[in-house]
Parts: sequence; structure tokens; C-alpha cells
Amino acid sequence: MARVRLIDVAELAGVSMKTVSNVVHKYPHVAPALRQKVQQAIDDLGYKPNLTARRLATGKTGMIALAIPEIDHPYFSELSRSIAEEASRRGYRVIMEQTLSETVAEHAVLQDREAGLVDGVIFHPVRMQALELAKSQRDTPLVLLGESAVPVTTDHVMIDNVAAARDGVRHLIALGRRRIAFLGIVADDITVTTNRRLLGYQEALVEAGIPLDPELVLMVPDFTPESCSAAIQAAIADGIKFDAVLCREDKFAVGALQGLHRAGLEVPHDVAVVGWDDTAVTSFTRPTLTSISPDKALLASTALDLLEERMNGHQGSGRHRLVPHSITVRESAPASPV
Amino acid sequence: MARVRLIDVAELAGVSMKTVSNVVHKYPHVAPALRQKVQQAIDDLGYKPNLTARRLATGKTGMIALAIPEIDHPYFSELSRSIAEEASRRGYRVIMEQTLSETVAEHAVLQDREAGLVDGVIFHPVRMQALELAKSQRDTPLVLLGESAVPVTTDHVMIDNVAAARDGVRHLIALGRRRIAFLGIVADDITVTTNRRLLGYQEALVEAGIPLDPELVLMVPDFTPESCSAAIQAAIADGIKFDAVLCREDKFAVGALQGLHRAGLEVPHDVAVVGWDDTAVTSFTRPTLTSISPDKALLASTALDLLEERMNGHQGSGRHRLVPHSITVRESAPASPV
DNA sequence: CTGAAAGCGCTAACAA
DNA sequence: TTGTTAGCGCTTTCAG
Repeated sequence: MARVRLIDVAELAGVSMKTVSNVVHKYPHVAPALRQKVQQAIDDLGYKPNLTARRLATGKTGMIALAIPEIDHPYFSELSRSIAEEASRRGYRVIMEQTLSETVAEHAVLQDREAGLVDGVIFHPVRMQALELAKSQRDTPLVLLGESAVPVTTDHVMIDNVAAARDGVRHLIALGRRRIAFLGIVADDITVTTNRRLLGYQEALVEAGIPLDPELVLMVPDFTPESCSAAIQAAIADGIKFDAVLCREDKFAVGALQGLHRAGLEVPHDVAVVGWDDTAVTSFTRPTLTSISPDKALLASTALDLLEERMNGHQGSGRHRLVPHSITVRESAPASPV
Repeated sequence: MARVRLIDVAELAGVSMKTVSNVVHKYPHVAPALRQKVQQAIDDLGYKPNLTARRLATGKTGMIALAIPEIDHPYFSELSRSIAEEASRRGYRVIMEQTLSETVAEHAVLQDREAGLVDGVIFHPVRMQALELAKSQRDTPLVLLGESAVPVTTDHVMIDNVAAARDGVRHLIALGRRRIAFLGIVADDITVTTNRRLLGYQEALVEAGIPLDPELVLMVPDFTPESCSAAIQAAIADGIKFDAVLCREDKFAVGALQGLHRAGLEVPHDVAVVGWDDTAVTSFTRPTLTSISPDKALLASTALDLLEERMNGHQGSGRHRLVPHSITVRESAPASPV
């Protein structure tokens, strides 16, 4: 069954392509009789416009690319959902690009691999540096997410990680905790994100007059909950005392919870735990997890706002938007002292 | 900065478009000197082929659509990752289509694929019936996932849900459990999937000579863990006795674990729990979750195998592939009796 | 309000 | 081995 084209419809209806096109686009000024006839022909033939051809003609693809490290990481899958919904609300389709945090894959995103494929790109880099990003010549609009790289030249959306970490620690301090650990620094992966969060953690401590204790900044070999659990247990075995843990992401907090449980400590009674990202896993754990919560929906819509402006020709220099965060209180670090 | 086109490169290099095209496509029979010169021009101009134009000319889009209910459901996000990786390995990009389990959105998936946007579609329906799917006009290859609708006319990949449920129950029986509950039937949402799993559950019971007890088939109002927790607690409050629960998905099992804990029961000692899908959450819970594990990677590659064959012109009738499953044993239902 | 025709950028058959 | 050119299917001036 060969595809039916615009011109086939035109012939059947005995009109020109333009008229068919007008009907397809619901252009108002078409004689009712003609519209009728054309619509009939469209239905009879089962005509569907070829989007690729339309794109070539208009220059707009109606698609955006979303490039993230991992589709199945809780934070990114939730963020993807927000972005996908927001995009579809605005009439865009989204093509998924998974970088797996690999440098080559991230470069590929910037190489305009999507040349002419998408109208714009939303990219959450983790490896690329601001400088590299700034240097890359692109002609497809780009909006950056996250804080790994913040080149002044490019539009960017993120939460204030320093402030958020500070808020998390303040919450813990309000609970009466003084020995607050930070989990964790991933070996060989000192990302900007981690640094920002660590900085906020330290600021809040200093602000409260609590001396910084380097041994409270825990190291982990990788990003798995298991490693975090082991790190917590090791710290306890080493005699390091702490009554709270601020975790750099929910999965770390999951590991912390497990490690604490195995060590025979009770959360939040003995140790309070705060996660980060407020993903669905926060309600899967025991106890449920208090977590720092970036406003993902707003993040998505802000990113799309900026991107759409660029796609519509906005030419100014890089804009930077801070999206609000909050802290969702659950059992692992309740609202008031236990 | 206007986009640079093939013809611009050709002019700069002083050759024809065809030669440039040959270089771009790494066609071997090009005089080295020319290749050199053309490559130079490409680099100087920063030429990137316009994929949309290429598509119009070739008729291949190099893209497939992946239509799933929810991007951020653990099972679907993990499946998406497998599919995205497999697709990219084969040179396809994937565009994400989220149906949110809505009938209109599912119909849109089938309309869309007529639009020349993608070369093929992988679709996990939950609302559409086999009949509707079978009726739909098709000129874009389609592969179905899941068991909601299994029209004989369409390629299809799934696991044997009846057998998998049977295996789950057998595992529980081997643990010495006799009062095995099924969680759960979602009100107003009697899907085929649930039915298959329920059937396997019943078969295994019958096979073991355990009488079926309708009150052990638990109802839940919706898909949240909270509702499952409540359902479990309500059952216990009603005096229903059980020593094991087979759950129709991991999130239900998470809820079961919470409900059991709140009711003061210990897992697996008092009640053993088996989840379904073997998603990452299985290791986030306490205790960790034994779960029925579909081979997601194989599911992804099988779906792409079928789809690629169709895209390459295969015309036979619908093929149905069963992908193996296993049961990943963790703490909630260990390998041997406790 | 409708028709004719010139692109959009690339591919591929056919020539040279 | 390289050049020419006719499409791919739709949009969009510009006439009529």
C-alpha cells in the first residue's frame, strides 16, 4: 500500500494542493463546499501528512532532544516525565539521548549530532566542563540542566545547591543534631554538584557554630546504595560518632538507612537521615525518607520556556534561572526532635 | 549563521554535490586528493548534513517510537533504558511517547505511526483491546509489549505471566507456606496482565492441593504502595490469615512490606513476600525483596529483532515471542524455610 | 478564495 | 570516478 500524498487527495477532490493544504491546516477561509469535498477525499484515501516532508519545507521539526545520564535513575526518570509532559503540552515530541555519564556521549550531544533533527536540546551534562561547553559552536538552541557546568554563554536552569544543602543541615540542627555527616564524596568523581552540596553543608555548620570535622565527610567508592551502606558501617566501626547524615542523593540515603539498620542504630532516634531529590523511593524505605526537593515541574517548564524563546529566535547571552527547592519532611528526619 | 548545505561545500571544494556526498558517506572510490579537499571544505564550513532532508530523500527516518504508560514507573524506566541502549547500538534514535494509560493517548500512538515520523513503533498498551489493535491500519511496523492485547496479527513479545506467577507461588510453597495471598486486584482496572498472574497463582495452588480461598485475593483501590499497605492492614484487621503474599508488581510489594510492618508482622518470618518485575526498588526495601524477574535485556533485543525484520520488509503474520523469566531471591522470601 | 510553481537539502539513477 | 538532475512530499509566496 503506497502512501497517499497530498497531491493524490488534490486529484481525487479535483482541487489544487494548496486547497488541500488549507483544509489540512484548518485554514478558515475555504469555501464550505470545497472543504467538504476535500475532507471526503482525505477520509476516503486515509491521507496522513508526511511529517518529514513538512519539516523540510518549514524548517521546524517539532522535536526536542533530552540528553540525560541515565533514563532509569529515579531522579532522571522523574525529571524526564516532567519534561516529556511539558513538551507534549507545548506540541513537541522528545527524543531521548542517554549519555551514561560518558564524555564521548556528552560531546556527541554537542557536536550537533542532532543537526536538523530537533529544534532544541535540553542537556544535563555531568562530565563536560563549562569551558568546553562554551567553546562549542552550535546552531541548535540549548538549555543546560544541573550544575556540573555553568558556562555564562548558555541558558541554564538549576536549583541553588548550596542553599539547599544549608537548608537540609539547618533542619537537622533544628532537630538537635550536632554531629552531622555528609554522604558522600564519590572517589574519582568529584563533581561540581557534590562540591556545591558539600559547601552548603559546611556553611550551615559554621553558621551554627559547629566545628567542621573532616571525618564526618564520608567517602564512597561508587553510586550504589550497597557501597553507601558499607561506608556507613565502616564509619561506625571506626568509632566515628554522628547523629545525622545529609546524603547527596536519595539512593545514598537508602544505603545509609540500610547501613544504620545493620549497625543496630535506629532512625531517626539515633541518627536522622536526609536524602536529596525527593524521588519516589523516599516512600519505599523504612523509615520513609525526608528529602530535599527540587521543584521538578518548574524545572521542566522553565527549561522549556528558555528553550522555546531561543527556538523563536531569542539571541541574548546566557540566562540563568534558579528554581526553588523545599524539604519534604518524612520519618527519617521529622519536623521536631524525637 | 545560516546553515551550511551540501552545495556550499561542493562549491567551496570545487566539486559536485555527488562527490561531497560520497565523502560524507565514506564511499571508498573517491580520489584521495579530492577526498582531502572535500574534507577540508567540510571542516572549514563546519558542515553537518541535514537529517530531515536525508530522510525525505531516503524514506528512512532512523527513528523508532517507544510508547509506554509512564516513563517514571520503575519497570518502564528500566525497560526504556534497555530499549534505548539496544536501539542506539543498532543505530536508531528513540522518541518517547508517554500514554499515561489513557485510551486517547494509546490511539494517538497508532495514528502517529502513520505519519512517517518513525520507521517503527514499540508499544506497550494497557487500554487497547486486541481487536482495536488488529483493526488499525498499519504501514509502519509495530511490535507490541506486555499482555494487555495480543492480536494474532501483530508481532508481540512478553513473558509467560501464568508460568511466572506459578513459579512465584511454588517458591512460596517450597518455603512451607500454605496461606498465600495475591495482591492485588485493582478496582475498575481488571487488566489482562492481572488476570494472567492471578490464573498462574491459582494454578500453582491447585497443583499443590491447596484449596483456593477468595478472601486471599486482595483488592486495592489504585496502584500506590500506600493503598497496598492499607489493604494488607485491613485484611489483617478483618482476621484474614496468610503467611505469604504474591504481588503483581514491586510497588505493591513495597506497600505490602509497609503494611505488614505496621501490623507488627515480620517478613519473612511471619509472612513471605514476592514482588514482580525485579526493579531497583527490590534492594531499597527492608527486608530486600524477592521478585519475579523478566529478562528485560532480552525483551528489548527481541522486540528490536522483530521490529528490524519488519522494517526490512518482512511480511509474514504476527509472531509471538516468549522471553524467559526467573525469580531473584532476596530476603523477603529466601531460598529455604525460615 | 484558490491555483501554479518554486523551493527546503539531500539522495540516487543515469550520464559522462 | 565524478557530474547532472530528477525527485522525496509539503509549504508558501505570488498571481489570478
